[in-house]
Amino acid sequence: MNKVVTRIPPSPTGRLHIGTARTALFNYLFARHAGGSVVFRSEDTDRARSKKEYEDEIIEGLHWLGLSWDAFSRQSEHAPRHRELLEQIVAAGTAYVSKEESKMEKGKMVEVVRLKNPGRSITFHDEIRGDITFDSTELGDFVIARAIDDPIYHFAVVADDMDADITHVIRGEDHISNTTRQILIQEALGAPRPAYAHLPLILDEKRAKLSKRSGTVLSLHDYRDEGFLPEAMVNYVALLGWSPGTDEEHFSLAELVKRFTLEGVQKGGAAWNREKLLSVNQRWMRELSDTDFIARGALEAVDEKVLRRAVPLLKERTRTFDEARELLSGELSCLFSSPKFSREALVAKECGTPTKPLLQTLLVPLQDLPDNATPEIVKSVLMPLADAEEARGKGGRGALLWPFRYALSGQEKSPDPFTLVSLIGKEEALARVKKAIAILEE
RNA sequence: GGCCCUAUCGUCUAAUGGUUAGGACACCGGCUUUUCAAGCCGACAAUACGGGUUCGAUUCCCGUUAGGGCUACCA
Repeated sequence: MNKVVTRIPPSPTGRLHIGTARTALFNYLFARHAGGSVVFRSEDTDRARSKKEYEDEIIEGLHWLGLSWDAFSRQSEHAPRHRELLEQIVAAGTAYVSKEESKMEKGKMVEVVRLKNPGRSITFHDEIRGDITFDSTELGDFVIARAIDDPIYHFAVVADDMDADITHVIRGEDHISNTTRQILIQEALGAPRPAYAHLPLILDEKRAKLSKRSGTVLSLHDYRDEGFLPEAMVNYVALLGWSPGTDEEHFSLAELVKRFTLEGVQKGGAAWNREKLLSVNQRWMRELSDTDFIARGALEAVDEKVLRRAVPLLKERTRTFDEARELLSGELSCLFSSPKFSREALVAKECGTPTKPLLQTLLVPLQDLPDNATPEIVKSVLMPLADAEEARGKGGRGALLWPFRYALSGQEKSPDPFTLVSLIGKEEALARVKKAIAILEE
Protein backbone atom coordinates (compact mmCIF):
# COMPACT_ATOMS: atom_id res chain seq x y z
CA MET A 1 0.00 0.00 0.00
CA ASN A 2 1.18 3.47 -0.92
CA LYS A 3 2.25 5.88 1.73
CA VAL A 4 -0.56 8.27 2.56
CA VAL A 5 -0.22 11.81 1.23
CA THR A 6 -2.88 14.42 1.97
CA ARG A 7 -3.03 18.06 1.07
CA ILE A 8 -3.94 21.40 2.54
CA PRO A 9 -4.90 23.62 -0.39
CA PRO A 10 -6.19 26.98 0.81
CA SER A 11 -6.63 29.83 -1.59
CA PRO A 12 -5.10 33.03 -0.20
CA THR A 13 -8.05 35.21 -1.07
CA GLY A 14 -9.16 36.00 2.46
CA ARG A 15 -8.43 35.58 6.12
CA LEU A 16 -8.00 32.11 7.62
CA HIS A 17 -11.54 30.79 7.97
CA ILE A 18 -12.47 28.31 10.69
CA GLY A 19 -13.81 25.97 8.01
CA THR A 20 -10.49 26.04 6.19
CA ALA A 21 -8.70 25.42 9.46
CA ARG A 22 -10.87 22.41 10.23
CA THR A 23 -10.36 20.85 6.81
CA ALA A 24 -6.63 21.40 7.20
CA LEU A 25 -6.75 19.80 10.64
CA PHE A 26 -8.54 16.69 9.37
CA ASN A 27 -6.04 16.29 6.54
CA TYR A 28 -3.22 16.64 9.01
CA LEU A 29 -4.74 14.18 11.49
CA PHE A 30 -5.47 11.57 8.84
CA ALA A 31 -1.99 11.74 7.32
CA ARG A 32 -0.14 11.74 10.63
CA HIS A 33 -2.28 8.94 11.98
CA ALA A 34 -1.28 6.85 8.99
CA GLY A 35 2.36 7.87 9.23
CA GLY A 36 1.97 9.70 5.93
CA SER A 37 2.81 13.19 4.82
CA VAL A 38 1.02 16.45 4.16
CA VAL A 39 1.45 18.83 1.26
CA PHE A 40 0.57 22.50 1.67
CA ARG A 41 -0.41 24.12 -1.60
CA SER A 42 -1.32 27.75 -1.88
CA GLU A 43 -3.99 27.96 -4.58
CA ASP A 44 -3.09 31.40 -5.73
CA THR A 45 -4.08 31.24 -9.38
CA ASP A 46 -6.73 33.91 -8.94
CA ARG A 47 -4.24 36.73 -9.39
CA ALA A 48 -6.71 39.47 -8.74
CA ARG A 49 -7.89 38.20 -5.38
CA SER A 50 -4.83 36.37 -4.03
CA LYS A 51 -2.65 38.27 -1.60
CA LYS A 52 0.62 37.40 0.05
CA GLU A 53 -0.63 38.74 3.37
CA TYR A 54 -3.52 36.28 3.32
CA GLU A 55 -1.15 33.45 2.53
CA ASP A 56 1.04 34.52 5.45
CA GLU A 57 -1.92 34.67 7.76
CA ILE A 58 -3.14 31.22 6.75
CA ILE A 59 0.27 29.66 7.27
CA GLU A 60 0.75 31.43 10.57
CA GLY A 61 -2.68 30.41 11.79
CA LEU A 62 -2.22 26.75 10.93
CA HIS A 63 1.19 26.75 12.62
CA TRP A 64 -0.42 28.36 15.64
CA LEU A 65 -2.79 25.40 15.83
CA GLY A 66 0.24 23.14 15.76
CA LEU A 67 -0.19 21.83 12.22
CA SER A 68 2.81 21.19 10.02
CA TRP A 69 3.47 19.89 6.53
CA ASP A 70 6.22 18.19 4.63
CA ALA A 71 6.07 20.06 1.35
CA PHE A 72 5.07 23.56 0.33
CA SER A 73 4.16 24.89 -3.07
CA ARG A 74 2.22 27.59 -4.82
CA GLN A 75 -0.11 26.74 -7.60
CA SER A 76 1.05 29.75 -9.59
CA GLU A 77 4.49 28.17 -9.78
CA HIS A 78 3.06 25.20 -11.65
CA ALA A 79 1.91 27.26 -14.63
CA PRO A 80 4.43 25.80 -17.11
CA ARG A 81 3.53 22.29 -16.02
CA HIS A 82 -0.18 23.00 -16.36
CA ARG A 83 0.34 24.26 -19.89
CA GLU A 84 2.40 21.20 -20.76
CA LEU A 85 -0.35 18.91 -19.49
CA LEU A 86 -3.04 20.89 -21.26
CA GLU A 87 -1.17 20.69 -24.56
CA GLN A 88 -0.64 17.02 -23.97
CA ILE A 89 -4.33 16.15 -23.66
CA VAL A 90 -5.27 18.47 -26.51
CA ALA A 91 -2.74 16.62 -28.67
CA ALA A 92 -4.15 13.33 -27.44
CA GLY A 93 -7.61 14.48 -28.42
CA THR A 94 -9.23 14.12 -24.98
CA ALA A 95 -9.55 17.91 -24.83
CA TYR A 96 -9.79 20.53 -27.53
CA VAL A 97 -9.29 24.22 -28.12
CA SER A 98 -12.67 25.72 -28.80
CA LYS A 99 -11.96 27.82 -31.89
CA GLU A 100 -15.49 29.12 -32.33
CA GLU A 101 -15.36 30.73 -28.89
CA SER A 102 -12.13 32.59 -29.48
CA LYS A 103 -12.05 36.22 -28.54
CA MET A 104 -9.63 39.08 -28.28
CA GLU A 105 -8.54 40.05 -24.80
CA LYS A 106 -5.97 42.74 -24.20
CA GLY A 107 -4.73 42.46 -27.74
CA LYS A 108 -4.31 38.73 -27.40
CA MET A 109 -6.27 35.91 -28.98
CA VAL A 110 -7.84 33.83 -26.22
CA GLU A 111 -9.25 30.39 -26.89
CA VAL A 112 -11.00 28.36 -24.27
CA VAL A 113 -10.05 24.70 -23.76
CA ARG A 114 -12.81 22.16 -23.25
CA LEU A 115 -12.66 18.57 -22.14
CA LYS A 116 -14.18 16.04 -24.47
CA ASN A 117 -16.79 14.53 -22.20
CA PRO A 118 -17.33 10.82 -22.78
CA GLY A 119 -20.73 11.35 -21.17
CA ARG A 120 -21.20 8.41 -18.91
CA SER A 121 -22.11 7.56 -15.39
CA ILE A 122 -19.31 8.09 -12.87
CA THR A 123 -19.28 6.27 -9.57
CA PHE A 124 -16.69 7.07 -6.96
CA HIS A 125 -16.25 5.80 -3.47
CA ASP A 126 -16.43 8.33 -0.67
CA GLU A 127 -14.70 7.11 2.49
CA ILE A 128 -17.35 8.75 4.61
CA ARG A 129 -20.51 8.36 2.54
CA GLY A 130 -19.98 5.25 0.46
CA ASP A 131 -20.48 5.08 -3.29
CA ILE A 132 -21.76 8.17 -5.03
CA THR A 133 -22.92 8.11 -8.64
CA PHE A 134 -23.32 11.01 -11.04
CA ASP A 135 -24.26 11.15 -14.67
CA SER A 136 -21.51 13.22 -16.23
CA THR A 137 -23.47 13.82 -19.43
CA GLU A 138 -25.15 16.93 -18.08
CA LEU A 139 -21.75 18.57 -17.71
CA GLY A 140 -21.22 18.58 -21.48
CA ASP A 141 -17.80 19.46 -22.79
CA PHE A 142 -16.96 21.69 -19.88
CA VAL A 143 -14.25 24.34 -19.85
CA ILE A 144 -10.98 23.34 -18.24
CA ALA A 145 -8.96 26.42 -19.18
CA ARG A 146 -9.75 30.00 -20.09
CA ALA A 147 -6.78 29.77 -22.43
CA ILE A 148 -4.08 27.19 -23.02
CA ASP A 149 -1.93 28.91 -20.40
CA ASP A 150 -4.73 29.71 -18.00
CA PRO A 151 -6.34 26.59 -16.48
CA ILE A 152 -9.36 26.82 -14.24
CA TYR A 153 -9.43 25.46 -10.70
CA HIS A 154 -10.60 21.94 -11.47
CA PHE A 155 -7.81 21.29 -13.90
CA ALA A 156 -5.09 22.81 -11.75
CA VAL A 157 -6.18 20.83 -8.71
CA VAL A 158 -6.23 17.52 -10.52
CA ALA A 159 -2.87 18.18 -12.17
CA ASP A 160 -1.26 19.24 -8.91
CA ASP A 161 -2.70 16.32 -6.97
CA MET A 162 -1.35 13.96 -9.60
CA ASP A 163 2.11 15.49 -9.54
CA ALA A 164 2.22 15.50 -5.75
CA ASP A 165 1.08 11.86 -5.58
CA ILE A 166 -1.84 12.76 -3.37
CA THR A 167 -3.50 9.56 -2.13
CA HIS A 168 -6.39 11.05 -0.14
CA VAL A 169 -8.45 14.10 -0.96
CA ILE A 170 -10.20 15.17 2.22
CA ARG A 171 -12.29 18.28 1.67
CA GLY A 172 -15.61 19.93 2.33
CA GLU A 173 -18.91 18.48 1.27
CA ASP A 174 -19.37 21.39 -1.10
CA HIS A 175 -16.96 19.60 -3.41
CA ILE A 176 -18.95 16.40 -3.83
CA SER A 177 -20.47 17.52 -7.10
CA ASN A 178 -17.14 18.84 -8.34
CA THR A 179 -15.67 15.40 -7.99
CA THR A 180 -17.28 14.15 -11.18
CA ARG A 181 -15.61 16.67 -13.44
CA GLN A 182 -12.34 16.25 -11.63
CA ILE A 183 -12.43 12.52 -12.20
CA LEU A 184 -13.09 13.12 -15.89
CA ILE A 185 -10.02 15.37 -16.02
CA GLN A 186 -8.04 12.74 -14.13
CA GLU A 187 -8.95 10.12 -16.66
CA ALA A 188 -8.00 12.38 -19.54
CA LEU A 189 -4.66 12.91 -17.85
CA GLY A 190 -4.23 9.23 -17.13
CA ALA A 191 -3.86 10.08 -13.45
CA PRO A 192 -4.68 7.60 -10.68
CA ARG A 193 -7.83 8.27 -8.70
CA PRO A 194 -7.16 9.23 -5.10
CA ALA A 195 -9.46 8.19 -2.29
CA TYR A 196 -12.08 10.81 -1.52
CA ALA A 197 -13.57 11.84 1.79
CA HIS A 198 -16.07 14.68 1.95
CA LEU A 199 -16.42 16.34 5.31
CA PRO A 200 -19.71 17.74 6.60
CA LEU A 201 -19.88 21.52 6.59
CA ILE A 202 -19.73 23.74 9.63
CA LEU A 203 -23.01 25.63 10.07
CA ASP A 204 -23.64 28.77 12.08
CA GLU A 205 -25.34 28.76 15.48
CA LYS A 206 -28.75 28.63 13.84
CA ARG A 207 -27.71 25.83 11.54
CA ALA A 208 -27.59 28.11 8.52
CA LYS A 209 -24.68 28.53 6.16
CA LEU A 210 -21.67 30.15 7.78
CA SER A 211 -21.44 33.76 6.66
CA LYS A 212 -20.35 37.14 7.89
CA ARG A 213 -23.97 37.96 8.45
CA SER A 214 -24.58 35.04 10.79
CA GLY A 215 -22.78 36.79 13.61
CA THR A 216 -20.43 33.85 14.09
CA VAL A 217 -16.78 34.86 14.28
CA LEU A 218 -15.23 33.25 11.21
CA SER A 219 -11.59 34.22 11.39
CA LEU A 220 -9.29 31.96 13.35
CA HIS A 221 -7.09 34.92 14.24
CA ASP A 222 -10.00 36.68 15.85
CA TYR A 223 -10.33 33.76 18.23
CA ARG A 224 -6.62 33.87 18.92
CA ASP A 225 -6.75 37.60 19.60
CA GLU A 226 -9.70 37.15 21.90
CA GLY A 227 -7.61 34.84 24.01
CA PHE A 228 -8.60 31.36 22.93
CA LEU A 229 -5.92 28.72 23.28
CA PRO A 230 -4.89 26.81 20.13
CA GLU A 231 -5.31 23.59 22.11
CA ALA A 232 -8.94 24.49 22.68
CA MET A 233 -9.56 25.45 19.06
CA VAL A 234 -8.10 22.15 17.86
CA ASN A 235 -10.01 20.19 20.47
CA TYR A 236 -13.33 21.86 19.76
CA VAL A 237 -13.06 21.94 15.99
CA ALA A 238 -11.99 18.28 15.82
CA LEU A 239 -15.13 17.29 17.69
CA LEU A 240 -17.29 19.27 15.26
CA GLY A 241 -17.99 16.49 12.83
CA TRP A 242 -15.77 13.83 14.30
CA SER A 243 -16.10 11.61 17.34
CA PRO A 244 -13.81 8.99 18.82
CA GLY A 245 -16.84 6.73 19.27
CA THR A 246 -16.71 7.05 23.04
CA ASP A 247 -17.67 9.64 25.65
CA GLU A 248 -14.18 11.14 25.72
CA GLU A 249 -13.98 14.78 24.75
CA HIS A 250 -10.66 16.14 25.91
CA PHE A 251 -8.00 15.71 23.27
CA SER A 252 -4.67 17.30 22.52
CA LEU A 253 -3.45 17.41 18.94
CA ALA A 254 -1.13 14.48 19.61
CA GLU A 255 -3.97 12.43 21.05
CA LEU A 256 -6.14 13.27 18.08
CA VAL A 257 -3.43 12.03 15.76
CA LYS A 258 -3.49 8.72 17.59
CA ARG A 259 -7.25 8.40 17.60
CA PHE A 260 -8.39 9.91 14.33
CA THR A 261 -10.09 7.76 11.72
CA LEU A 262 -12.42 8.60 8.87
CA GLU A 263 -15.04 6.22 10.29
CA GLY A 264 -15.54 8.61 13.17
CA VAL A 265 -16.47 11.44 10.83
CA GLN A 266 -20.07 12.53 10.85
CA LYS A 267 -22.13 12.86 7.67
CA GLY A 268 -24.40 15.74 8.57
CA GLY A 269 -23.41 19.38 9.03
CA ALA A 270 -22.46 20.59 12.50
CA ALA A 271 -23.58 23.85 14.08
CA TRP A 272 -20.92 26.07 15.60
CA ASN A 273 -21.54 26.65 19.28
CA ARG A 274 -19.61 29.40 20.99
CA GLU A 275 -20.74 28.39 24.48
CA LYS A 276 -19.25 24.96 24.06
CA LEU A 277 -16.05 26.41 22.64
CA LEU A 278 -15.85 28.72 25.64
CA SER A 279 -16.20 25.80 28.00
CA VAL A 280 -13.53 23.80 26.16
CA ASN A 281 -11.24 26.80 26.29
CA GLN A 282 -11.78 27.28 29.99
CA ARG A 283 -10.81 23.70 30.60
CA TRP A 284 -7.55 24.15 28.69
CA MET A 285 -6.83 27.43 30.47
CA ARG A 286 -7.24 25.73 33.82
CA GLU A 287 -4.70 23.12 32.89
CA LEU A 288 -2.01 25.72 32.36
CA SER A 289 0.54 26.28 35.14
CA ASP A 290 0.22 29.69 36.78
CA THR A 291 3.36 30.89 35.02
CA ASP A 292 2.12 29.69 31.63
CA PHE A 293 -1.26 31.22 32.28
CA ILE A 294 0.27 34.67 32.67
CA ALA A 295 2.67 34.24 29.76
CA ARG A 296 0.21 32.80 27.28
CA GLY A 297 -2.47 35.25 28.23
CA ALA A 298 0.05 38.11 28.00
CA LEU A 299 -1.33 39.30 31.33
CA GLU A 300 0.10 42.40 32.94
CA ALA A 301 -0.38 44.18 36.24
CA VAL A 302 1.46 46.76 38.30
CA ASP A 303 2.28 44.16 40.92
CA GLU A 304 3.65 40.93 39.46
CA LYS A 305 3.46 39.10 42.78
CA VAL A 306 -0.18 39.86 43.32
CA LEU A 307 -0.95 38.96 39.73
CA ARG A 308 0.75 35.64 40.26
CA ARG A 309 -1.29 34.92 43.33
CA ALA A 310 -4.50 35.93 41.55
CA VAL A 311 -4.16 33.33 38.79
CA PRO A 312 -6.32 30.70 40.54
CA LEU A 313 -9.03 33.33 40.75
CA LEU A 314 -8.71 34.07 37.05
CA LYS A 315 -8.85 30.41 36.19
CA GLU A 316 -12.02 30.08 38.18
CA ARG A 317 -13.72 33.11 36.72
CA THR A 318 -12.76 33.47 33.08
CA ARG A 319 -13.13 31.47 29.92
CA THR A 320 -10.87 33.47 27.60
CA PHE A 321 -7.82 35.66 28.19
CA ASP A 322 -9.83 38.67 27.08
CA GLU A 323 -12.14 37.98 29.97
CA ALA A 324 -9.13 37.59 32.26
CA ARG A 325 -7.70 40.93 31.17
CA GLU A 326 -11.07 42.56 31.61
CA LEU A 327 -11.44 41.13 35.10
CA LEU A 328 -8.01 42.38 36.11
CA SER A 329 -8.75 45.91 35.03
CA GLY A 330 -12.30 45.82 36.36
CA GLU A 331 -13.56 43.78 39.25
CA LEU A 332 -10.09 42.78 40.36
CA SER A 333 -8.49 46.20 40.03
CA CYS A 334 -8.93 46.39 43.80
CA LEU A 335 -6.02 43.96 44.09
CA PHE A 336 -3.67 46.58 42.71
CA SER A 337 -5.00 49.86 43.99
CA SER A 338 -7.03 51.03 46.93
CA PRO A 339 -10.72 51.14 45.97
CA LYS A 340 -13.09 54.04 46.39
CA PHE A 341 -16.26 53.20 48.24
CA SER A 342 -19.42 54.72 49.58
CA ARG A 343 -20.84 54.84 53.06
CA GLU A 344 -24.22 53.64 51.78
CA ALA A 345 -22.84 50.41 50.34
CA LEU A 346 -20.83 49.83 53.51
CA VAL A 347 -23.92 49.80 55.70
CA ALA A 348 -26.18 48.15 53.14
CA LYS A 349 -26.52 44.98 55.19
CA GLU A 350 -26.72 46.69 58.56
CA CYS A 351 -29.58 45.61 60.76
CA GLY A 352 -29.12 45.35 64.48
CA THR A 353 -25.44 45.77 65.40
CA PRO A 354 -23.96 48.90 63.82
CA THR A 355 -21.32 48.27 61.19
CA LYS A 356 -18.57 50.37 62.71
CA PRO A 357 -17.96 48.38 65.90
CA LEU A 358 -18.22 45.21 63.90
CA LEU A 359 -15.42 46.30 61.61
CA GLN A 360 -13.40 47.33 64.63
CA THR A 361 -13.46 43.76 65.94
CA LEU A 362 -11.46 42.81 62.85
CA LEU A 363 -8.51 45.08 63.54
CA VAL A 364 -6.60 43.08 66.11
CA PRO A 365 -7.09 39.63 64.55
CA LEU A 366 -6.09 41.11 61.20
CA GLN A 367 -2.95 42.59 62.72
CA ASP A 368 -2.07 39.26 64.31
CA LEU A 369 -2.33 37.36 61.04
CA PRO A 370 0.91 35.76 59.86
CA ASP A 371 2.47 37.22 56.74
CA ASN A 372 1.40 35.58 53.49
CA ALA A 373 -1.55 33.90 55.11
CA THR A 374 -3.53 31.66 52.80
CA PRO A 375 -7.27 32.26 52.33
CA GLU A 376 -7.90 29.22 54.53
CA ILE A 377 -5.87 30.64 57.38
CA VAL A 378 -7.52 34.04 57.08
CA LYS A 379 -10.89 32.38 57.07
CA SER A 380 -10.13 30.24 60.11
CA VAL A 381 -9.23 33.35 62.07
CA LEU A 382 -11.94 35.74 60.93
CA MET A 383 -14.93 33.54 60.21
CA PRO A 384 -15.55 32.93 63.93
CA LEU A 385 -16.18 36.67 64.31
CA ALA A 386 -18.85 36.49 61.66
CA ASP A 387 -20.28 33.36 63.24
CA ALA A 388 -20.46 35.15 66.58
CA GLU A 389 -22.38 37.98 64.98
CA GLU A 390 -24.70 35.49 63.34
CA ALA A 391 -25.40 33.93 66.72
CA ARG A 392 -26.23 37.24 68.32
CA GLY A 393 -27.60 39.56 65.67
CA LYS A 394 -30.28 39.65 63.05
CA GLY A 395 -27.96 40.36 60.19
CA GLY A 396 -26.23 36.97 60.14
CA ARG A 397 -22.65 36.60 59.03
CA GLY A 398 -23.38 39.11 56.34
CA ALA A 399 -23.60 41.89 58.92
CA LEU A 400 -19.83 41.63 59.24
CA LEU A 401 -18.77 39.94 56.04
CA TRP A 402 -20.54 42.27 53.64
CA PRO A 403 -18.94 45.52 54.92
CA PHE A 404 -15.64 43.70 55.34
CA ARG A 405 -15.62 42.46 51.76
CA TYR A 406 -16.87 45.78 50.47
CA ALA A 407 -14.21 47.70 52.38
CA LEU A 408 -11.56 45.53 50.75
CA SER A 409 -12.95 45.54 47.23
CA GLY A 410 -15.14 48.58 46.80
CA GLN A 411 -17.25 46.29 44.60
CA GLU A 412 -20.77 44.94 44.83
CA LYS A 413 -19.38 41.73 43.35
CA SER A 414 -15.97 40.32 44.12
CA PRO A 415 -14.16 37.29 45.48
CA ASP A 416 -14.66 36.57 49.17
CA PRO A 417 -12.90 38.75 51.78
CA PHE A 418 -10.56 35.99 52.99
CA THR A 419 -9.16 35.50 49.52
CA LEU A 420 -8.83 39.25 49.11
CA VAL A 421 -6.88 39.58 52.36
CA SER A 422 -4.51 36.85 51.34
CA LEU A 423 -3.96 38.49 47.95
CA ILE A 424 -3.40 42.08 49.03
CA GLY A 425 -1.66 41.28 52.33
CA LYS A 426 -2.70 42.06 55.88
CA GLU A 427 -1.21 45.56 56.02
CA GLU A 428 -3.16 46.73 53.01
CA ALA A 429 -6.28 45.00 54.31
CA LEU A 430 -5.89 46.73 57.63
CA ALA A 431 -5.51 50.09 55.95
CA ARG A 432 -8.68 49.57 53.95
CA VAL A 433 -10.73 48.48 56.94
CA LYS A 434 -9.50 51.50 58.89
CA LYS A 435 -10.46 53.72 56.00
CA ALA A 436 -13.94 52.25 56.07
CA ILE A 437 -14.19 52.86 59.79
CA ALA A 438 -13.11 56.44 59.25
CA ILE A 439 -15.84 56.96 56.70
CA LEU A 440 -18.42 55.62 59.13
CA GLU A 441 -17.27 58.13 61.73
CA GLU A 442 -17.96 61.13 59.51
C1' G B 1 -35.96 23.48 -11.80
C1' G B 2 -32.16 19.33 -12.42
C1' C B 3 -28.41 16.34 -9.98
C1' C B 4 -26.17 14.97 -5.38
C1' C B 5 -25.60 14.72 0.06
C1' U B 6 -27.81 14.60 4.92
C1' A B 7 -31.53 13.69 9.12
C1' U B 8 -30.80 10.91 17.56
C1' C B 9 -32.16 15.84 23.29
C1' G B 10 -31.84 23.36 21.98
C1' U B 11 -26.36 22.26 20.25
C1' C B 12 -22.02 18.64 19.51
C1' U B 13 -22.59 13.56 19.67
C1' A B 14 -22.66 7.74 21.62
C1' A B 15 -25.30 3.40 20.74
C1' U B 16 -24.06 -0.09 13.40
C1' G B 17 -31.05 -5.40 14.94
C1' G B 18 -32.40 -6.55 21.40
C1' U B 19 -29.97 -0.37 26.12
C1' U B 20 -34.54 2.40 31.40
C1' A B 21 -31.55 5.49 23.94
C1' G B 22 -25.58 7.16 27.13
C1' G B 23 -22.17 11.61 27.56
C1' A B 24 -20.85 16.84 27.00
C1' C B 25 -22.34 22.17 26.48
C1' A B 26 -26.51 25.26 27.41
C1' C B 27 -31.00 25.67 30.32
C1' C B 28 -33.73 24.77 35.05
C1' G B 29 -33.67 23.25 40.41
C1' G B 30 -31.01 22.17 45.02
C1' C B 31 -26.64 22.23 48.25
C1' U B 32 -22.75 25.63 49.58
C1' U B 33 -22.56 30.84 50.08
C1' U B 34 -21.96 38.18 52.59
C1' U B 35 -21.96 39.19 46.94
C1' C B 36 -20.34 37.39 42.16
C1' A B 37 -18.16 33.21 40.42
C1' A B 38 -16.52 28.28 41.07
C1' G B 39 -17.64 23.47 42.97
C1' C B 40 -21.03 19.34 44.15
C1' C B 41 -25.88 16.96 43.45
C1' G B 42 -30.28 16.60 40.63
C1' A B 43 -34.14 17.48 36.83
C1' C B 44 -35.79 18.50 31.94
C1' A B 45 -34.73 17.00 27.06
C1' A B 46 -34.11 13.25 21.10
C1' U B 47 -34.42 8.59 17.29
C1' A B 48 -38.49 14.10 11.44
C1' C B 49 -42.98 11.47 9.23
C1' G B 50 -45.20 7.17 6.57
C1' G B 51 -44.58 2.45 4.74
C1' G B 52 -41.99 -2.07 4.52
C1' U B 53 -38.06 -6.33 6.01
C1' U B 54 -37.63 -8.89 10.82
C1' C B 55 -39.55 -12.48 16.55
C1' G B 56 -37.49 -7.52 17.26
C1' A B 57 -35.77 -1.59 14.34
C1' U B 58 -32.25 4.64 16.14
C1' U B 59 -29.74 0.84 13.34
C1' C B 60 -31.51 -2.29 6.84
C1' C B 61 -34.89 -0.86 2.30
C1' C B 62 -38.52 2.56 -0.12
C1' G B 63 -41.28 7.06 -0.10
C1' U B 64 -42.50 11.94 2.04
C1' U B 65 -40.85 16.17 4.44
C1' A B 66 -37.05 19.34 5.94
C1' G B 67 -32.04 21.15 5.63
C1' G B 68 -27.54 21.57 2.78
C1' G B 69 -24.33 21.40 -1.66
C1' C B 70 -23.43 21.74 -6.91
C1' U B 71 -25.55 23.49 -11.33
C1' A B 72 -19.17 29.54 -13.67
C1' C B 73 -14.18 30.86 -18.65
C1' C B 74 -14.31 31.66 -8.70
C1' A B 75 -11.50 28.81 -5.82
